[in-house]
Amino acid sequence: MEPTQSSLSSNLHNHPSHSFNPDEYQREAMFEKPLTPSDVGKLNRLVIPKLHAEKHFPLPAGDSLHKGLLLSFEDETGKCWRFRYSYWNSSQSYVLTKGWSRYVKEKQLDAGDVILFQRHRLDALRLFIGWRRRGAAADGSGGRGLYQGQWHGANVPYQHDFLHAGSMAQYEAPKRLLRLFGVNLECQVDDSTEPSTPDGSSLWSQGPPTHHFYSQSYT
Amino acid sequence: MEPTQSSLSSNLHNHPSHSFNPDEYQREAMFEKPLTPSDVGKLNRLVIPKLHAEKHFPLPAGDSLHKGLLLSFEDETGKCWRFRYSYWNSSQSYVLTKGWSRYVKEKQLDAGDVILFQRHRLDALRLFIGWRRRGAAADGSGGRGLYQGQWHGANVPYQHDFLHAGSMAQYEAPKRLLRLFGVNLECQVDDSTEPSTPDGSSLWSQGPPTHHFYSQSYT
DNA sequence: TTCTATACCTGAGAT
DNA sequence: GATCTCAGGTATAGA
Repeated sequence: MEPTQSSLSSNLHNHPSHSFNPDEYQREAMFEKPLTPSDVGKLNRLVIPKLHAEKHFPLPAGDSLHKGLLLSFEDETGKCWRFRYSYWNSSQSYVLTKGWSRYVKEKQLDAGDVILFQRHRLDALRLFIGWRRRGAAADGSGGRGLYQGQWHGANVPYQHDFLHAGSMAQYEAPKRLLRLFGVNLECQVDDSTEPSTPDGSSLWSQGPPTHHFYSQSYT
Repeated sequence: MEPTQSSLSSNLHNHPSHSFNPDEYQREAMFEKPLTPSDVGKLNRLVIPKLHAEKHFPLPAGDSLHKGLLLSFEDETGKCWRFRYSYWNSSQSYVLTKGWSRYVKEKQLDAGDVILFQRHRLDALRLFIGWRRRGAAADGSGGRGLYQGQWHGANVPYQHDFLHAGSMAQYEAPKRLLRLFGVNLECQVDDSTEPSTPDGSSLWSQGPPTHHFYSQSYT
């Protein structure tokens, strides 16, 4: 349940990101949200605005709706963050719960800071999470050379794509995935492909083989 | 989940209650409580003193203890108020939670005002809720002619009994109810009886048919 | 025991 | 005005 980090991505951590160009890295923004005090406080949850949630993270019908899903996101260092994603009937809202508080703590996020969610253009099950300080430029074009002026995780070091041989987020078998996050995925998803590092070790899988990043059953 | 009100009971609202005689109307008081600032404040809950709670609203053993119950009470206008009733382990106290704040707001209750709970003598699953302003006479015998000197909901207009064809509070099937609120109920409870208005419409049911007022499963 | 997670709930504001 | 959203809560179990 702890975030994973490979030795390679540890090295990447030392490379600050300066030039933001999502197209260059084959990503597209899904949405961003300025964090509320509640999002970074003791409630340990992030409310995802309904319109964004239903567009980008549609929950399967049935009991998965009650139990929620696990979503995994890569951050600016290559670290994988797994969050429980679910719907709260009582408040009719979509939330990230388990795991979220650890992310807030590590990034030292405060109210007003902005969180960004992206996905890979060609591999829609690869999700990315990034953040910037409140008041920082959103497009990264400012070139002020300030830490606060940039996204973290909205761009990644160039080596990063080598980390992934396949999809890092997928439904569990035996269901056949057709559409996810508003994208048709027939030609992108290959259930037999196992994500791995160049050295042959599995970078992302920590649990049993059936435990994928977009797991339909949450336990 | 909103309080329900029939057109008939709306009419009854225009009849101020002047003469209090619980025997005449086949009711008996269970208990009353002067409201604390917390009872009418932002905590949105009413603490029911333990002795009264365990005598009059005993919680069934098992998971109902954790999930709580729905209790329904008729007020002085015939309106039905549903409250969630449960036990808080943390404070070892019995509370009415969901729905309570709406009642406080509608009656404009303040700290020091007194709340009264009654039940029907012959139909112990019919519960009533009433209130009076702080310092007002409790027995209604003062005859001061003052609004503040009287109970509201401790007596009801004489037409009121026509509203009820059956019990308005009961356990869900398939359980057989034997004892509730300290009263033996074999001869009073009929699971097949659905509360209804004289016009034949269901006055109390808003949800699916299985949704009774004293529902053992809270969802 | 403290912290986290889950699943409730409500009021205020927007639509 | 009624409905919907969601920020900010609570209760409670489990790690």
